Amino acid sequence: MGLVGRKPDDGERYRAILETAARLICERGYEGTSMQEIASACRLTKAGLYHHIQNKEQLLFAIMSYGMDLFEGQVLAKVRDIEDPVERLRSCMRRNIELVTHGASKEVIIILHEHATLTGEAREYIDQRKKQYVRFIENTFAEAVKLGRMRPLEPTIVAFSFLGMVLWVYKWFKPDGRLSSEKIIDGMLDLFFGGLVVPGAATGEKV
Amino acid sequence: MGLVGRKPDDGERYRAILETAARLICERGYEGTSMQEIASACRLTKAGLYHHIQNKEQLLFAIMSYGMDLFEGQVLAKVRDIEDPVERLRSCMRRNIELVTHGASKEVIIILHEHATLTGEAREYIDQRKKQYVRFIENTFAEAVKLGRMRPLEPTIVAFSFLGMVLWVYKWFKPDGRLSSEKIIDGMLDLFFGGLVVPGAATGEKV
DNA sequence: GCTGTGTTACCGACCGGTCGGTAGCCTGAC
DNA sequence: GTCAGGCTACCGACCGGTCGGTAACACAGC
Repeated sequence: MGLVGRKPDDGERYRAILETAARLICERGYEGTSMQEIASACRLTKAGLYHHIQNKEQLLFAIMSYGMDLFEGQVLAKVRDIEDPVERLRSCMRRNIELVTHGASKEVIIILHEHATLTGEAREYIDQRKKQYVRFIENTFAEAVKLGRMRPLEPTIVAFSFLGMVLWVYKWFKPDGRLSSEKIIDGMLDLFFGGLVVPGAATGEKV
Repeated sequence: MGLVGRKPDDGERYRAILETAARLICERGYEGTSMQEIASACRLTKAGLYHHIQNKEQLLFAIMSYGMDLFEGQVLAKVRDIEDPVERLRSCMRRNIELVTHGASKEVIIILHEHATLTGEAREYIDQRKKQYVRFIENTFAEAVKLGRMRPLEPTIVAFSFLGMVLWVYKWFKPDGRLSSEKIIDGMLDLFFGGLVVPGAATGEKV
């Protein structure tokens, strides 16, 4: 393993397996994907695959952990230091939608879809990392409220509404569809931060 | 089979099987639930179960169709005739959240979660019924825009944002948690129809 | 009121195939 | 000569699904 033409071993081979497995599991679901299929897709036999991983559930856990790393790197880390809380939330929404639509990260989709598949400690670990993100949104929102920039609504409900809008996208988005990633970002930013109801029009009032 | 103590046969037995199967599939996922488990839960052998159904996928299809009936009966039918479009959307949101939180209908949760499990014609049929609901929301929103009650945003994005907020709830709601169904309904209505950002505060403006 | 016929609901046994996972051997690079 | 990385061969359990058979009951004919 020299300086230049180093082997694709170590972590690289392992990560390639994770990515291949993630692609399959994202397409067919965790229970719907067999180890045989994953091994074949990795150009390995099943026993060969088991040389690199412990078992199926640990493989899913590794994929999800990698997905959380990816997510935190591409969303959380990039927006965490934005000073203005409203702008922080806007940037957060933009990057989050990008991550879900640009099909680069199957791992993140798996985290979203297989929300109740893991068990025991692995489940608790992933759930806790998710919860940190929810807290981050809640806190940023609270900050904006304190500055008088947003109405004092229930923080958790605001956070989950934000996330629902943004993450539900994985269920209906089509890369070649009429609505591009950019249009969705612009539309949702406008809706969430610009409001829906016309300011002047009170309920039932005629125009 | 007298007038009173009639047999629980006919459609009743079949619907009981659907409900039992729905409960299991909702808990463990479609691929994660075996026909043996479903049969046992129905107090049947596997062969006995297959007397009532054709195969596993058709069982899922029947559950989803029943779920769509249930949904259309408890949401669409109840709000369709409300004259005011804004009030129609508000009532729609309320009833939709109720349906997802009041754990009565596992079938609806299955429709939400197993969005890519069915194949072929069955998939197309369910997808079309879903699409009708999206169109209903789009149209109601467009009606509100025409009346000058709402801002003219992209209708599809508004519809999917609405649905995302509301339906994502199935992934995080806990019946015994801090946030009751009522609180979620009130909070989301306030957020979606009341707006998030304080009307007076322009971007970056100090208070 | 008994009997023959048909039907419904269900069972035990079993099908070929696949599941996740493992034991043990080989091979090439350090 | 060790050892990671891979293979062949195989395990027991379980998968979705089907087979022939049967208990229970409805109903018509006589």
